[in-house]
Amino acid sequence: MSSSVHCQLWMGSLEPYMTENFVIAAFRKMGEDPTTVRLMRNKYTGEPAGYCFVNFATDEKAMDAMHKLNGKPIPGTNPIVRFRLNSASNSYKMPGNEREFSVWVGDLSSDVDDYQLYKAFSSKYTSIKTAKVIIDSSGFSKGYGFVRFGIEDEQQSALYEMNGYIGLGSKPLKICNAVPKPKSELGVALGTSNSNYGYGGSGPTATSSTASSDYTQYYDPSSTYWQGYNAWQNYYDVSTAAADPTSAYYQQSMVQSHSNTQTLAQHAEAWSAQRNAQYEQQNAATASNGGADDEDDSYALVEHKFTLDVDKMNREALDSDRNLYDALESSKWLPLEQLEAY
DNA sequence: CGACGGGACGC
DNA sequence: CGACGGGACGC
Repeated sequence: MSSSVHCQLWMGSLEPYMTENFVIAAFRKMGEDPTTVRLMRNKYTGEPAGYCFVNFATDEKAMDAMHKLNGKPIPGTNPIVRFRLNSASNSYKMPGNEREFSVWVGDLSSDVDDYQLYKAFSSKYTSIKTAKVIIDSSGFSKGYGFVRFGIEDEQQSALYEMNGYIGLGSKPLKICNAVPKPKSELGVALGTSNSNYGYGGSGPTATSSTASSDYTQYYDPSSTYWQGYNAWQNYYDVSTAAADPTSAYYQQSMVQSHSNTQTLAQHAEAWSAQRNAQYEQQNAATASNGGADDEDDSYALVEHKFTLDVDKMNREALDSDRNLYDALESSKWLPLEQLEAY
């Protein structure tokens, strides 16, 4: 039933200089123990095709290596190249007619990686197959990920059991039914029999004519999910906004960027070092100013300075940061009205 | 400024 | 806030 090939990982993002031995050595340096590596090459020219298959003694070792290394820098690469691993599939090109039971996990703090996500779920559910945190081209988490289950009942249970879960990263988790990644635009748009996954459980049976990027049915504000999430969100705001400057900054950046771009806000985390340094400066300024005897004044100062910081960051990004270009390139799915802000 | 182009359902 | 990181099978 499952199409994943036992004991084998697919590895992409290979540079031409990366040989079989280089790949094996890289895994060993990271404490993993692959048996063999097959580097794929162009059939006619013999040039490396940019990916390989990595074999392990057991499926468990393969999955362990995948979750531990995915997204991490490959030893010996300069500039840094990151492990890009997936469970190998012998039916990657076959019609997507396998039901899969996944949850979308949001509100992941930036320190959460695949392995942490995997462990958090596999410690509570027996059928966890894979967990993946989505990262951008610089390796920064986008704050959400996917967890795949082998048993539908467990996936369904996790929808409410893990929603609001505290203990992975620093924020309560947000759980949602995952929409399988479309195999192609046409297949999704037409809702073919092969792509009818019957997103089990909530709402009307999923036979609707969803466009490729229309997820609105899963964001129904009347759903129990949103009610639960709003409760968590309120709790989180009250308990952390004043105490955690990082959180306050982040929420400010979201507000400031509403007329700019969501992707830029996502990339705000890329400047965490800069942000922390500026917060320390702000603290010093506050202290030399006679101290924060009034909490409201202190907080207003934070907001003001952070607002300036965001504008400055935006300008710097437009001038020099290639990440922004990447972000724009990858944000073509955004609705028109958001892109028009550019 | 905006720029590409690989690969495109299932009846 | 948000929906899958570029890449998928030789000998």
